[in-house]
Amino acid sequence: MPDAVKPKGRRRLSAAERRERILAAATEVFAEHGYADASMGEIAQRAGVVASVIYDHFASKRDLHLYLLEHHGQALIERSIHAVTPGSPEEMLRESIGLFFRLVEEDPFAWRFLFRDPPADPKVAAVWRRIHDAATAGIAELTELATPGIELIGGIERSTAAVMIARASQAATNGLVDWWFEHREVSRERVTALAVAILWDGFGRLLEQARAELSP
Amino acid sequence: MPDAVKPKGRRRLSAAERRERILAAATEVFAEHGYADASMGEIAQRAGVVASVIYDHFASKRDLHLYLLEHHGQALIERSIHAVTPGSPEEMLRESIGLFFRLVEEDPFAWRFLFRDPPADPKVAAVWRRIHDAATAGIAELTELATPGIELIGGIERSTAAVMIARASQAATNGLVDWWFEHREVSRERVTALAVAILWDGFGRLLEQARAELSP
DNA sequence: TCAGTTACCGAATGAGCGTTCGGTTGCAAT
DNA sequence: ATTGCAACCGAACGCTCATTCGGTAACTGA
Repeated sequence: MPDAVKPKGRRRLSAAERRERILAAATEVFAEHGYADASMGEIAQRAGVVASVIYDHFASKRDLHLYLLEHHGQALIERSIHAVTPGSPEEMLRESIGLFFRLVEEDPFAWRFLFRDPPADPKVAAVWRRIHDAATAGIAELTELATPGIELIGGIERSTAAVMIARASQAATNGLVDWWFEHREVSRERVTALAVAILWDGFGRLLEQARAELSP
Repeated sequence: MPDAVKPKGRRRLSAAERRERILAAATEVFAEHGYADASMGEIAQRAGVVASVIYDHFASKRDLHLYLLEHHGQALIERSIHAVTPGSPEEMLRESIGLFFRLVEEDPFAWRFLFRDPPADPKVAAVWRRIHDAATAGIAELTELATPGIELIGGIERSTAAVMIARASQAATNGLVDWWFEHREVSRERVTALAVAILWDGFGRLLEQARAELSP
């Protein structure tokens, strides 16, 4: 026994702080590998402990994931949808997209965690769906708020069209975020601006404007 | 031994036909559960056979998935991007979206299979990325084809903007497909039309048109 | 009818992982 | 210093699942 190997740099943490580290680590690992491929071992490792310690704080992998879904889901909805101040449709769109990109830049793992494919586990999938439906409903509400008195949008009944538009904008924005994370050399402002341009102006006006800038 | 239990309705299939059934079953199961949660047992069951039979046709789960990625990926790119006939930007957008929705309706499992999160396995992920990059590049090419002589789109260099627009359209369309599969009571034509409207006109014009239809 | 091929099966193997449990030791209060 | 609490560890269990392998019987051609 060549000397006790105690000089482990690791000291003990309070339960609360360890819990926070586990949550942060779990967000990362779930975000990177998805629910099924995320292992408690890797989560524990990134949190600086052994796997069994996680069970001092959460009942199961599922419970851990469920907590994070609620936590990050609420935060996202509050801060990028409910936080939008009523105004003209264009202003609301711009503000909401702006808030969203800021959030995503601040906590990329939370974003990736939330917008992965729904986990196979039925209970987790149910909560996942509830969160996503709430987000879609929030955006749809903004859309309806921006279209007073109107009954048909693109030939489709207003509330239905609002949900479809919400889904499409959400997806388009997430697609751009995805691209952005592979091209961080582009500033958030530029990506945000293009996202708003695509959604508000569409390709039609985008092309018109681009052509207009050709002839001095 | 109470009589031989031979009256199994199942007869033997040729290797080729069994292989096809395995491919179809695998597409379904991968589409529904994702790579990690898909089990060879369930694939085999849906193909009418036990798991070990799959290994008479494919070397591994990974190989099976890789084959399907190439197969469905190629088909999708050929039939919804390369098949677009050159024309005005709006015409090309309309045709491409139309082709895509038709494909998706024809083989929903192939669509879901392709557009799931990238599997964790590095080799599978690499092929996944290659396929998706090819699709994005194809759409970006169409976009560039539609913007001759233009150097800046929305303040961003043309080729970069083309890729971003490609990603955004892809994502938005897939988001709508997702919604459509939960609301099949809406006809393909209507969803397609709204998809084109959102992408081409943007919310701005969509609102203008909706408002215009209010006052007779 | 007989023999060879091969589609198909079932049991066994081994690895990975979530989860449990009993013990150990850092830490704080006395 | 001493004691009690609880943060932490490590071994072990059980389960799922991909993959292997040897055998069985359905089909085919002679």
